[in-house]
Amino acid sequence: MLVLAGAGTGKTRTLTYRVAWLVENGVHPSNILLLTFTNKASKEMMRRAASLIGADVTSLWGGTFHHIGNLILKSHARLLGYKDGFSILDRTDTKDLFETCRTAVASAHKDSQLLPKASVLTDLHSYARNTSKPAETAISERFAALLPNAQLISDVTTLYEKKKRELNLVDFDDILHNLVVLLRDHEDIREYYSRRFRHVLVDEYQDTNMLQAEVVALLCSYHRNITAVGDDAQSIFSFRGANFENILNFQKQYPDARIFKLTTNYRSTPQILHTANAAIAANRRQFHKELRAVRAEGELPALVPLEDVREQALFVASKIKDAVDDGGALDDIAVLYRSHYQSMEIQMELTRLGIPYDVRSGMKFFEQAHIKDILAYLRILSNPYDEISWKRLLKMLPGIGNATAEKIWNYLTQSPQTPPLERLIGAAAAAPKKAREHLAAFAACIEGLRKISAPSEAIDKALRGSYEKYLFLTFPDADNRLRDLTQLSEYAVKYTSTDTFLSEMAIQGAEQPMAAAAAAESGEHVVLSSIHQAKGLEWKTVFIIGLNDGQFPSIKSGKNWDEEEERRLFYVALTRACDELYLCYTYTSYAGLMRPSRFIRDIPGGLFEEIEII
DNA sequence: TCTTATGCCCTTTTT
DNA sequence: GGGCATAAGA
Repeated sequence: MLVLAGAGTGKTRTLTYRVAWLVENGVHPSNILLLTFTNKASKEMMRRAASLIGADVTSLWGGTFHHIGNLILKSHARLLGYKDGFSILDRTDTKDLFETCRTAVASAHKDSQLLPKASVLTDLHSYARNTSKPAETAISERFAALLPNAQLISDVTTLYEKKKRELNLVDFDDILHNLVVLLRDHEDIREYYSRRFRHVLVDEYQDTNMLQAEVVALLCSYHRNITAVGDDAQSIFSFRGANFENILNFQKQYPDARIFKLTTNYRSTPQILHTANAAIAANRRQFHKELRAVRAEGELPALVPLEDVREQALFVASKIKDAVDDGGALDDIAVLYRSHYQSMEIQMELTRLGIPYDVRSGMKFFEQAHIKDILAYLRILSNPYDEISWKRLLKMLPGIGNATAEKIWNYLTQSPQTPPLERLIGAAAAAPKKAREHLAAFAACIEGLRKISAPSEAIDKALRGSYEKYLFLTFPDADNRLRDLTQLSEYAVKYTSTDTFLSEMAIQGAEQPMAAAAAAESGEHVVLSSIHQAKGLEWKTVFIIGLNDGQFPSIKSGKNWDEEEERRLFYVALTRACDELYLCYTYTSYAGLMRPSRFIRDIPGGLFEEIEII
């Protein structure tokens, strides 16, 4: 069945009730599969469902597509041609590997300045794979100006695919892609899993891409019991290949599906809902649905013009302080924005006022340099052909940069008989004099690490054996980073296998650091979040900042961007608020005078109240 | 001349 | 944090 539901109508709740209903009617929890998009949403839904059926969370099968995919693939790695299993590349690793391939292709071509940057190549390749479109189509849809370089770009991606295979690495897209291949081409395996999952439940169906829709179809091919919920007006992940046509085509794919529409909003005051309805009305490509409010009347949303980002931060922080002084709870407040960097000033101001906050955007815990550095030690031990981690480690040594790291890597992999770890001792030959001593010390440390199998111990040893010194020489805030690493080591204690530890770190990398997560659960705090990450959540009071043309909607020249998707994003932001909503924009920025966002200008006056700040 | 180190700019969204 | 230009080093 398909549940088409607007914002705040209880989509996720519907899924958890469905789980409870199924269990009540005799379906065993382990035969139900819950698929979600984010780790956070998955945790929350599993927790709720488990408490409804009075069972332990572990009795349910659920998680993100990538998490479930990885679990299934791990048992069939050989079938897919990965000899000793595989390591997972996270976002930053993927980009690094692309950078390596880009340099290789660039040095072989004279006109290589035509090659786009690694981040663009990564984006492009991922888009092509997630939409199952040929590279040329992907280029013309996303970066039309690059079409003349299609050949060069394809050289890089070919090399990238080849390297991944050789090095036993998979990226996020491979997890989905390999899962489709596994289930499509191996009838026995498909039958096993699709028989096992008698009911498949999917949250946020509007954000599935081609691969994910196919995974769902394959997983429920035996029983054909699928429950999907979604809202086309909240489709905000097209850059990742999400295609809300999937939800429109649901009926075609599952002709016997029943469709339910939920249009009663239980979350927001009528005032907030009217504003949201008006904001999305300008979109042409949508199922028209006007949400009805059932809550009592509230305040009009406030429109707040401010001089600059500094004043904006002062306003938001002081409003939050007032709310707390009046006995309000910090947990009920969120500040939402289009891009990470917009949160900086707010963070500084909140820190100044001593208001605890939790930032849910930007650099993730596991993407920070020191975490990746220390994990690189573990990674070369678990996969000695992990070129990226080798180079990362080597470049930390004084006197070794890109060029020397490349030379040493070549030396390490020169001999097919001797594995890289064995050859490290003799690698000094490939290094300049200045670096030899450091390289020898590093080799000794790695040699010591090889005897250890527990990830926690390995982290401690790498830290003491060599990384700690580097940490204090490199980072002004080494103390904080060292604390992170100690925590990482403590966290790793519950893993006995480095392999499992690493793959879980890569997939759940988007999750909070353990320390912050613990703090977040214990203490009250304001949430600062990108709108993308705020999806599915709600707060009593919401501030949306940086509502200026150019920032929101964000305009990136040269790319084929979609104003309707930006407007859906605005809609998602507005509908996060239950009681109070503040829309902030500034007159100026470092770039000069700014205009208020066209999204605000599109909303008829009278739906909000303009506040004067003196 | 090839490499490494460093200072200064800017910053879309994510599994 | 990342990319890029430029200074310093070998």
